[in-house]
Amino acid sequence: MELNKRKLRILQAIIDDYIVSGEPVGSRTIAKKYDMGISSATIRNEMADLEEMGYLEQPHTSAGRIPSDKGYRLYVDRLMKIKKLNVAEAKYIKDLYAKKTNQLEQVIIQTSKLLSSLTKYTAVVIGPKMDRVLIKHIQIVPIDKRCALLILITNTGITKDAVISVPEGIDEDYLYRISNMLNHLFRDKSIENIKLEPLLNIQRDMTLNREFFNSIIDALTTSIDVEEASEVYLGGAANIFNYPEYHDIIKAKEFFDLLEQKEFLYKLLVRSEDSGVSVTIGQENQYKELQEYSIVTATYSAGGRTLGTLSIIGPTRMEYSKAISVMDFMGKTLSEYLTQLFTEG
Amino acid sequence: MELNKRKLRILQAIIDDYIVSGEPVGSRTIAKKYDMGISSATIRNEMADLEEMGYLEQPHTSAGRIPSDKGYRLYVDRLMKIKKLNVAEAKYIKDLYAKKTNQLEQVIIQTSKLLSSLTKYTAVVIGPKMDRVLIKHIQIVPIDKRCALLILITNTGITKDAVISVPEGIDEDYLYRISNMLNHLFRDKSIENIKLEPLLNIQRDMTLNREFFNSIIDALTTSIDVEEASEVYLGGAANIFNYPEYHDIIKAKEFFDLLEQKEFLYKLLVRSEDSGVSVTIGQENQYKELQEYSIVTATYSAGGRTLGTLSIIGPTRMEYSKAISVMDFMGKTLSEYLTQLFTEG
DNA sequence: ATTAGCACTCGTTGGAGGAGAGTGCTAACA
DNA sequence: TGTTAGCACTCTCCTCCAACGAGTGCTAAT
Repeated sequence: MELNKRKLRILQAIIDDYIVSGEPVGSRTIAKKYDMGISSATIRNEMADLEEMGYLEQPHTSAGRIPSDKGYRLYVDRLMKIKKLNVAEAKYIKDLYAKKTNQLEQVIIQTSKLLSSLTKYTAVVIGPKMDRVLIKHIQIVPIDKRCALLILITNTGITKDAVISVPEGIDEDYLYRISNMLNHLFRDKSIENIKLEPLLNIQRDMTLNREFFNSIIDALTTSIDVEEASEVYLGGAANIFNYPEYHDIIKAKEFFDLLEQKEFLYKLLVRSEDSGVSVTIGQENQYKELQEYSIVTATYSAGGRTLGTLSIIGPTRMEYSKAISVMDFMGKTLSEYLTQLFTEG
Repeated sequence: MELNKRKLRILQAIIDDYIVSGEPVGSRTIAKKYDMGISSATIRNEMADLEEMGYLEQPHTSAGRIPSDKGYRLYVDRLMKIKKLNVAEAKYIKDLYAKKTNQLEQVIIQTSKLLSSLTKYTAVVIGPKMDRVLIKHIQIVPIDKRCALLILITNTGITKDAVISVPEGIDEDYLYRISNMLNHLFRDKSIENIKLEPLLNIQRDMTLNREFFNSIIDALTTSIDVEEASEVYLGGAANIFNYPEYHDIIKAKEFFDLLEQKEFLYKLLVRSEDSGVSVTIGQENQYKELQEYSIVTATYSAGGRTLGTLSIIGPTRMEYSKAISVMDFMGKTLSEYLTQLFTEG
């Protein structure tokens, strides 16, 4: 069967309507609201065809049609009109990045908040991530007689810290000497280097306690690896309640259980390869838990290097056009901001 | 009217029952399940008295009674039997703090997770807070030509960071000299000192760009003030769905909207004065939004100094005895752990 | 003072019936 | 041959109502 122009137009009307209403769309609605110049009976025939082709579904015999995931995909790829941001929305975003906050984490938090309030979906922002990132500074700071803090700073402005214990008989000066040595070794090197051999040599050279040195290296490596979950920022989780399909308490609980699995979200959404906006619709998602949701993801970067991602999660009945344009604009604006922040300061 | 022993015993039985069932409790239930040795009619009379005294409420004429906030208060203060943690629960907690993670933030996150999974309520943990805390180290780390990171480390092991811009013509050595000077000035001083006068004097002495120096001080002060929201850690938000009273979608939404207001939670739950466990029941809370919830809070400390709080939020129909004992144990164990971490390392 | 008994109240449950929305099919039409 | 009007049919949803049951308060007896 052929997917002619009229079929496409009807499909578009149905999806446009369903995205707003959330109610199955009937032939009469289309005929009246979207004046196609054809009768509801004709539309009925076309709808039957579209269903047969897999673009529409029917919840039950006497209901209207709702789009299938395949239908949404066609809609996103070919049918929808990209809705440009209105002036007010663009201004909100510009304003957010206009004030030079110098707290990077705050910027990320604010981004997730704004994203969720503009789209009315739930935002998930992955903070700037560490691999292929350069070490700028390592510092051991004595806190107490037997306790010190190890700080690691990267060129993306991320700090990682870890508490380490200091064996008896090691004084502050000694710690500063170690700091200097570590800096000398690793400055401007990539993170992976820490795990490499050269250390073993130094260890031999050092006059100090082997155990203490190991604990420092341990702290360094774990502070790089572990903290995935804390790089996940949520915004507007409660937005899901705006959509009647989640008024069912079981669905709502599933959603929130999902959001609490930060490591899962992290793995799902760190995705550095392709830049630009990508859309995953329902069953296109490889994870079963997410096959009732759609996800729109954009990347952000600084100076051309991708740092992290912005995402929103919502029902498959998502306002894709709005969502995509917000994500696109937000990703670009954030990238500009960060690029400027890290070059001009 | 007198609150005699029998009344107390009946009240206790009603609350015990209601906490588990969530259903209004009738006189017959009490007579049968809690063999009091008196008939349901007698209990009915006593219940009428208890209602008159304000300890019970009746949702409607032909339903059983439910406890009022005043009833819960009496229950918490005088009636309930403190339920000791069972071996498995205590072990979970001990185990969490047994492994020496040196990532302080991870410990806090894990604490909130464990707290929520043990109590089945929503946990809110306030991270170690900064006032009356000493500065241990300030460092300016160049990231790029025109950009540097300002790091502030305190004796509680907290780091705060801020991105600052570097004016043209200032090199790395210069930044390190400023770091040294700031360290010299503020090391082992309290945070408030940063805002004080002496700075103005230094500023005059310095040969450098006044604007740049101001921006450093700005960054320092804002990094102390702002980040309240990011010190709030949530665990088990979805737990609220376990309780039928929140199966109403409107209530659920209210709850999640509440949890997203991190600043509000922070203000509510930072509370350094009293140590030990405190309980706020329903309308006892000064904030209207929280008058349908109960909150159990414990403090945690290191070396005798209170650092932050652990809380759980749940329905007023809360398993207070369990909640209180978990909070108590958790707060103490966390405090021991931190004390050890910061003294022995 | 306690209790058995009873009338009464009120929320819940379940089924019947009707309204309404929408479909698919058929037959007529251009 | 494509389009449309008309109609029977299906299915959900709402409302109404009756029966049920849990629980109460009161009264009278113990």
